[in-house]
Amino acid sequence: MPELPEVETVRQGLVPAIVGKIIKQAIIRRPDLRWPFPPDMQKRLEGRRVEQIDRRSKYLLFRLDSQDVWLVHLGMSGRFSFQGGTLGQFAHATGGDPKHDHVTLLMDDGVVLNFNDPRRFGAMDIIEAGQESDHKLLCVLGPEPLGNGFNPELLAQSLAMRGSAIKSALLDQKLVAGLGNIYVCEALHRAYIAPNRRCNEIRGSEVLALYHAIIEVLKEAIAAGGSSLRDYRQADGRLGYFQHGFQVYGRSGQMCLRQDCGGVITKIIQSNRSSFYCATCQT
DNA sequence: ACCAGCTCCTGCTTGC
DNA sequence: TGCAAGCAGGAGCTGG
Repeated sequence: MPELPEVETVRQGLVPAIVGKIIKQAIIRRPDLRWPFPPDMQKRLEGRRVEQIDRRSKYLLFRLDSQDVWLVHLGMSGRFSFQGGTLGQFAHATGGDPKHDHVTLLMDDGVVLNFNDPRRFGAMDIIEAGQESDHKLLCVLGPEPLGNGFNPELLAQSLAMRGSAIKSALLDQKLVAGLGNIYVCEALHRAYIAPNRRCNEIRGSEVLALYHAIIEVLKEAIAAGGSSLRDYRQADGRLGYFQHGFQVYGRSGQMCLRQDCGGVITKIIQSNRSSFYCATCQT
């Protein structure tokens, strides 16, 4: 479900509720999500203080006592919520779906952190601190789009080597990490680039526009608390509202919102995923 | 090596 | 109303 802005919003919501606290008990109700949990996950969570929560692409990294890192991916439908402690006003946050509450952490101050994931495309692992960059899921990731490693020259270089459609390329986490279907569609619209354009046929000026579009759309979405489609919520239960800012995603048949464009948003299927774009202003 | 398509799982929406 | 098909925001794997 969630893309970079949603994961970042969840991270920001978890920090005040969880960081600095000790995991008193870890309740793990099934052996796996997408993959089996490490057999010692419970042991390596319990008794640990959460020193920091970082994000890499769509992964959350809970740093535990400088020893281990609890790696969590929300997949399509994964969701964190918490209640109790000093943040009792968010008592509605657990969502009332105990059937898919797969992992629950009881913190030493009474806060209950719950991980719910109906589709079970989520993932969890425990990594020894310092070994993150060698982890099989993290080592393949491209640059962080809002970090220093992402720049127009690198993007141009990566695109020049590819013959695939730009839409598919931007979904490839090796090229740039953290984009998903929604924000790729939105970024391409902002950059006036059609999703079926071949990467190596995109001109330098367009690559620059795309670079800025990616950064802008992600920053705006984070500022809006992510996009709430279906059941996505922030960790404290609030809804994000960037979905109201979509220019193309989910708008097939409707008018392009770009001033003086007059086009209609169309939906095509690329690599089995929906792409939304305006064939009038995106070329 | 690259790339499009398939796949995992469940729940919600759509159409007959 | 009931039921089946279709669809979903991720991403590793397979086979062309």
